[in-house]
Amino acid sequence: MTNGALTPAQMAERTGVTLDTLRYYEREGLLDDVARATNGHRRYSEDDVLWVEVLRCLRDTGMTIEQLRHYCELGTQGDTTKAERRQILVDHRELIEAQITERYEALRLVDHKLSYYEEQS
Amino acid sequence: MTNGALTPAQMAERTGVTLDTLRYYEREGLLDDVARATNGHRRYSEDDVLWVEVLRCLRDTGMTIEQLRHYCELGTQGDTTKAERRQILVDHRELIEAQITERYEALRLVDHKLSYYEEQS
DNA sequence: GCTTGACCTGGAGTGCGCTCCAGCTTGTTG
DNA sequence: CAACAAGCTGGAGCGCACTCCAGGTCAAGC
Repeated sequence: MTNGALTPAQMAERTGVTLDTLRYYEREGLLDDVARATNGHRRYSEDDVLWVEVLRCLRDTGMTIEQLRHYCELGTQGDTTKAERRQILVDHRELIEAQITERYEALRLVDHKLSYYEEQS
Repeated sequence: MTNGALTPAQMAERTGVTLDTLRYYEREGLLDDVARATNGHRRYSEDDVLWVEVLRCLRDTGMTIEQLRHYCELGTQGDTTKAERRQILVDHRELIEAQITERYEALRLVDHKLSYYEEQS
């Protein structure tokens, strides 16, 4: 804990992701080169925190682990993959927009059903 | 097919839900009293179409099968359950709004990352 | 020096929401 | 009447994203 490095427990606390899930993400290649203390325990950096927050954001909006792994792999392959990584984000952006639209429609439907409950209470 | 009743295949086509999923919903108590032809085959009504669309809308916005089953059960128990059914919708409405907020934040994050890709292309 | 607690690894297990399958009946078609 | 399509049932299987577990290491505290 010399600098800003976090223990696994602190990392879980900071990101809201469980220890098991952090290890799972690492196994799946979503979280590369996590530093280790001399005893072999993980030490997460502030960059790791930011990256896990990105992962969670993309996951929570429907990107699969498989897609995230692909995106991470591209990242390790240097600048030649930039166009593809950018395209992944552009595509995912469209997905999120579609989800927003879908949810506004859902609100309308729920409100419609609610109006039925209100009218006779 | 005397009136507006739909065969299973037509129902699947209309709602975009597969035959297996329609039967699954029925088994789970999400779709009660589906009519039958004399040969035992299901015949879906226009009301069934509307109801499946409601189910899909709630499912797609994160309501679980378990919660949907509970909501359906309440519906079969008459007017005394109205307040609870209404509350379920109110709660789910809040969930949808939270999802919309979450997705706007995701858009901001994706746009931020995209700006990084744009700036040097 | 023993216990405790945090963490390690590899691998198995879980819950959800479907999805598929075997074996059957029924109605239509050439 | 044979062959085929559509649907039936009960139950098994699947993919995903975790989640849990056994058995071990290591450092610190009493």
